[in-house]
Amino acid sequence: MPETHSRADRLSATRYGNRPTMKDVAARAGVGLKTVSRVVNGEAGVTAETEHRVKEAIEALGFRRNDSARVLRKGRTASIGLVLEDLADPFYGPLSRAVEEVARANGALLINGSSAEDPEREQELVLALCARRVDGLVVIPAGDDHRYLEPELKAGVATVFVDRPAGRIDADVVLSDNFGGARDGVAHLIGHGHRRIGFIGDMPRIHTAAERLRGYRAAMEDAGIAVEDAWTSLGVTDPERVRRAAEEMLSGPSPVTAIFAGNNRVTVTVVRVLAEHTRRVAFVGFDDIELADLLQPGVTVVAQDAAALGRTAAERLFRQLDGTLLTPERIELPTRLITRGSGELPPAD
Amino acid sequence: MPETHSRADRLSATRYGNRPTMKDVAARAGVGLKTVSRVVNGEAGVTAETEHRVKEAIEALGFRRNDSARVLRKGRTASIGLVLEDLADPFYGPLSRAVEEVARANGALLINGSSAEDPEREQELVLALCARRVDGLVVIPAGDDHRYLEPELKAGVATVFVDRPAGRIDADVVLSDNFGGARDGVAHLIGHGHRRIGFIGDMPRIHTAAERLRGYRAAMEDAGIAVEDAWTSLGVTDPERVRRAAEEMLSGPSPVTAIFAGNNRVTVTVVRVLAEHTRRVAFVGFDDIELADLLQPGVTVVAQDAAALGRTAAERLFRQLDGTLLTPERIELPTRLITRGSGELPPAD
DNA sequence: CCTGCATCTGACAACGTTGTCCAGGCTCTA
DNA sequence: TAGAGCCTGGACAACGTTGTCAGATGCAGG
Repeated sequence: MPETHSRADRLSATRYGNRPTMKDVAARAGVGLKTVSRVVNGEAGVTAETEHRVKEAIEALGFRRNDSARVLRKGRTASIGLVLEDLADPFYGPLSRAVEEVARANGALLINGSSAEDPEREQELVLALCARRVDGLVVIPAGDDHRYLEPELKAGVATVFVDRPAGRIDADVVLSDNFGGARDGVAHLIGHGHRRIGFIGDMPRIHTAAERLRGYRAAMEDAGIAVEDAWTSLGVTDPERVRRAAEEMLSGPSPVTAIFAGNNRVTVTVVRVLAEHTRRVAFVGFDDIELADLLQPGVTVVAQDAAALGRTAAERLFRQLDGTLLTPERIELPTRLITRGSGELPPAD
Repeated sequence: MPETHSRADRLSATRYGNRPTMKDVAARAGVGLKTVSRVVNGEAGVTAETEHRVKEAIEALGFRRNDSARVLRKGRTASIGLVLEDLADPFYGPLSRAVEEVARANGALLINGSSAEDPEREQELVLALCARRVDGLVVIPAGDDHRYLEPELKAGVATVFVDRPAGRIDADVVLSDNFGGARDGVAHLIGHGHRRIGFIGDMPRIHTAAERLRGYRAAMEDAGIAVEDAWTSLGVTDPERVRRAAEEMLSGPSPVTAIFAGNNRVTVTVVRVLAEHTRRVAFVGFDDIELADLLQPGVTVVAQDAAALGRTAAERLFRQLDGTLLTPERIELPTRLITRGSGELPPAD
């Protein structure tokens, strides 16, 4: 009899069965359930002697409090959710880490997920986090309609959007000055004598991409330059297509003498393309990239502070939870132009 | 009376109070509690008509199932924990993302935390994750004693260590071939005529650092070269000290003609230092870095596949949870030498 | 010896969900 | 039409913890 289901038994027993509970600890220590709870939570009103016995029992059994039950009882989970586009993107690493540090300082854990730029997946993730009753959410949105969050907001889930604004709901937002940064970057090129300037960026349905494009157009207009259609390429980030887009701009009837790249992924590819050309083409990219200073020429960029975005957002989140922060705001962090050479090249026609 | 605690009331009511439960939904739909549960979980045995009524009520109230309660009842959380060193390190981004993808494919969420290379913080994080009853743990250990995990293992928490082995317990481990990779990299330099080769790496208490050092020594010994003390610098990763270490090796009584770097952070700084020198010093680094191919000369590296590490580890984790995997194993993934120029420079005395 | 007080302890309900089990109503067949 | 069998729905306990409250104990003072 025992050997027939020994395998299954062992498995299920091993996996779920024998996790000791406070009841077990109490039995072993010969005290009441609540006394164990008191010891575990460091509450007052337990004799040193009793406390010692309980602690021994805890140690002996390898007891760990079950936070699920605790959460159910107390209502707070001490965890926050972070939904971003892709953890593997070097831009999001520091942002995520900054959020984590603030969470840690507030005694919370971080649950995160990547939306892969898919609005449905974003919603799915956010709702899964809400089902787990995270206390708050930091969201880098992929979609542009967040009305599905209304019940959550009403129920008091703190929420801050980062990098891109929320769609169709009223919520805290922390952004970089994408418009101003791009405008300054392009103006910088214009200042060095360029008039035919190309722009390669992501789909304009992405807020940051749209803002940067707007910045590009504004700078051109300020300088009285009419932008030709062939100079802008939108919705393009994968290396192959960026490469093609860049080559076309450089070889068309009125070839560009400078290129502005809309994000770090585009930058990397464009830099690669330009390195293959003998003609010197000026370049400025949005987002800083590692080793940019060591390339020949150094890569001039409009840098945003990813860690500051994350930190600011997370701090606002916890201020919402404090009750210190009541009305949603939109915060815009400045960008910084870092000149390293590529953006200061003169036009070479 | 109402106005006296209006503020506090609003806050607490807003924050915890009014989250609808299945009971509320049941009341509104005029059905029993369990029927709502059935609808929410897509169980059979509910008329289309009843189901419709329940769904309407859910919609109207903005009900979301409380997973804490669910977990308490069912025993599984459908979430796994990932503890790594620093999310902001470009090496861990892809690893983390790979773990997340596997988790997603298995219907689980990912909770992660950074240990900042601090053993205590690692333990604190791991135990917090266990208290939340994650189903499994992927750990990139900072410490070298993991006996504190024994009760968890016994209780059936699936566990896989990545990048570095577990200390003093028997657990699954997924590693890169740090020893072989370093040995090959250094042998590559020797093959190009170098004999005085420097090594700059992290503290040898970190397993990967120790293994890479061992690989360096093995390659030197294989070639019959006696390593001078001044050629190795250990426990050094911050830019300032790496810089000093490199300068010293290059200017000592028997200056090195080549440098091997023990990880990506060291690589970045050494590349920077070498760029400032006119003398051509050969270089190979452990870990690939972005844009390495665009530098002059291109940076030769020993690359490990971070995503593969994460994927392999996570897959093993879920196989443990299946019950498919019963005995702990140690898996070693190969590294790849990528030649780009810097490692093929001849010695310049 | 009793009362009053302070200190410590434990019984019990509740959190929101799911599993078990049973009741009631229906259809189908003999 | 009675009985068997199926389908639908609901009552209830349980998961492991914490908050409430009342009981037990010890001690000092009358």
